[in-house]
Amino acid sequence: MELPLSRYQNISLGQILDSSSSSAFDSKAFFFSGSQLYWTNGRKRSTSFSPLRCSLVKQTLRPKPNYKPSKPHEDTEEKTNIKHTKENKFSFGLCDQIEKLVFKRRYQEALELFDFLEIEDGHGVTSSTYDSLVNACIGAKSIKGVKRVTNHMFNNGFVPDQYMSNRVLLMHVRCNMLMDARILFDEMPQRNLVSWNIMIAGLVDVGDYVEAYRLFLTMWSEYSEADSRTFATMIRATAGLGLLYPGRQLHSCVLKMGVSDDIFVACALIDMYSKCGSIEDAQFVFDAMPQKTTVGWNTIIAGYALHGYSEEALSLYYEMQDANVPMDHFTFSIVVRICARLGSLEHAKQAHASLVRHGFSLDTVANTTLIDLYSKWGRIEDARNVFDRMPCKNLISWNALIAGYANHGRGEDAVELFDKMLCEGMRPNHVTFLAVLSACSNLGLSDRGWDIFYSMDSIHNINPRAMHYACMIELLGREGLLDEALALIRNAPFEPTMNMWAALLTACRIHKNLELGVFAAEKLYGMGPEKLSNYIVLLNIYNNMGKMEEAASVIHNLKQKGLRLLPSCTWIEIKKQSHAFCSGDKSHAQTKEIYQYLDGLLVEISKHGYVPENRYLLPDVDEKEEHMLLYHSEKLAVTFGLMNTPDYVPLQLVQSHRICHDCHNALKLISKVKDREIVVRDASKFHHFKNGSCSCGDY
DNA sequence: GTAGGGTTAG
Repeated sequence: MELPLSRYQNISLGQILDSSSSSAFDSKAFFFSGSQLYWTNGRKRSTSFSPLRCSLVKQTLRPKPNYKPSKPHEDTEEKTNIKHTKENKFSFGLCDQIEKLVFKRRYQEALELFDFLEIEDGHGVTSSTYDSLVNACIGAKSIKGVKRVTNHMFNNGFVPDQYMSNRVLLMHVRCNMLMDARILFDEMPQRNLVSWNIMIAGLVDVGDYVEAYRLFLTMWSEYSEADSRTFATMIRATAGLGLLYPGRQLHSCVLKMGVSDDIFVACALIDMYSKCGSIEDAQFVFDAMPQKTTVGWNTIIAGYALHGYSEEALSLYYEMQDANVPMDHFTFSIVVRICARLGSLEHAKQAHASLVRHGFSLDTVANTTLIDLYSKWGRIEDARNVFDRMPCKNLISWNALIAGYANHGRGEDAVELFDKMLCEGMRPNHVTFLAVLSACSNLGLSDRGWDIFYSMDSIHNINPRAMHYACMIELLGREGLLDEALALIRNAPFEPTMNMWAALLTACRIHKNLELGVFAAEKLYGMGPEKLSNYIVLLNIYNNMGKMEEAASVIHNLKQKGLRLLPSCTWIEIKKQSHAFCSGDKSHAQTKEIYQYLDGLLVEISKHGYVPENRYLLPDVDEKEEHMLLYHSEKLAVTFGLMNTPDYVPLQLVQSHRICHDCHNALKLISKVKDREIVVRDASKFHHFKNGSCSCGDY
């Protein structure tokens, strides 16, 4: 499987840095942080980092109202003296309490107590209390707290040493105040390796990998400083960029510096190699780990899973168990996801049970994966149960269930859940809208769809993307509003995408508008001349219209480019035994019975109005294979994103129902399949079938 | 002398 970022593999870091004009530091976005006044020990400021930016900082620095001291001092000599004596005692007690609360991880309470310290004179506050307050802010992720603590230090003339400077920097980074953190960092009178590491890690955390690299290269070239922590962070940045070549360079540096045995570095390397497309290198690093930790195992298992090697990933998980390595919530999240991909309900149930047994039944990520897993199997009530029992739901959890409902014909529930989500104050994102618009589309709720579509920008401040447009086009198309759908494409604030034209094309096929259909198909054909699906769609349309000359020209073009249809694959699990099927392959021992069953199902769905399209698929297709190809043609459409369907299709005949919009009967079919303990899934991403080699039998 | 690093979900 080609990884999405593998196209960058041959690009050097230099090219990335040169070509990137993006910077996290937009001069307009600067705001007052107090840093220039904060570092007061008189050391010369460094100008080696973006002098231009520093001058911008000076130009644009202006105090923000909420950054001012909360209680200005009344500094008459007499009052100060009296208060100082009284409050020192008071402050000491208070400081002590704050430190104790932070030690007990009661961060919010500690910050509340800090209120009293703010009101009074804080000259007696020591580094130790500030250190605790830093932990409180980080623990509570409180931006307000960061500002209060920083101001308190400044107002009370506290001069931080190197240690406290780094702690303050860390506090800003961990509370997602990257702009402030960067200003603090640039203005620091003195930095050490820890300061650099904190700043670089902060940039990596927010995904600004290029800027992290810039900083790292500056550090490396000017100071020749870096340790295992720096490398672990930079390897993570490389993984984020998907750059194998710089990743290898970092690996070399790690070896030369003798920090390759560091567990953090090893785990980061495994992850980096996995994400950059080299699972062999990941395995090599894993094998070389002197001590294989939980994170190490998690990372290599996730790596195999990422590459589609689900069985290998699962056997590694069993190896991990045999090695008595403790498992954590990461392990179970990864394993549940693997089971979802494997399409094995048996494995999934075991993973779910293990998760509960090991005490991770409350974990948000693992539970969200379970929701996704059960939804994809159509076990939507199980998904709902998991969701309802979750003590802490985040946006992804909501999205998973809404999408689950939408993809299984439970549009009403999806829209209802979307409304509930808004009522509970959860802010939707573009994924939420994709799911809920898809639900509206399935239900034929064009008015509600429009309302939701418009609300994206007007209420939720989210610009609809091409996929949202495609959803709306599908919705309008199903209602037969082809002109409206075409107008939406033409009025889109960006170039229409293939998905948008494909949605229109589907609508044209449903409503037999061949002229608009051919227009859409030709657009598609022009947009992706190397995409096989576009040839097929156009070919089908020409054939349906009786335009034989045009059809012949498409076939000619197809042959010239050497494109051909690879066999489609599906496999099913029946009573814990998996069976794979490819187009035209009849080597299975029960081929005859299977075909009889499929024919029976076809007859059954035909009773509900399904009419197979006339297909003149491709040249050189054996007549005997045509029957098989018929079953796979919808799947092909799904694979190429021509229809809005879930990744894993319970039964491809269900797709036929979706084509004629008979969700009710599609669901009836799904439950019928479930009763027989049959699970069918799309095999197109599975490694056994890479390079078109399909085989039945063992698997 | 303190502080900074790695893996998961839609």
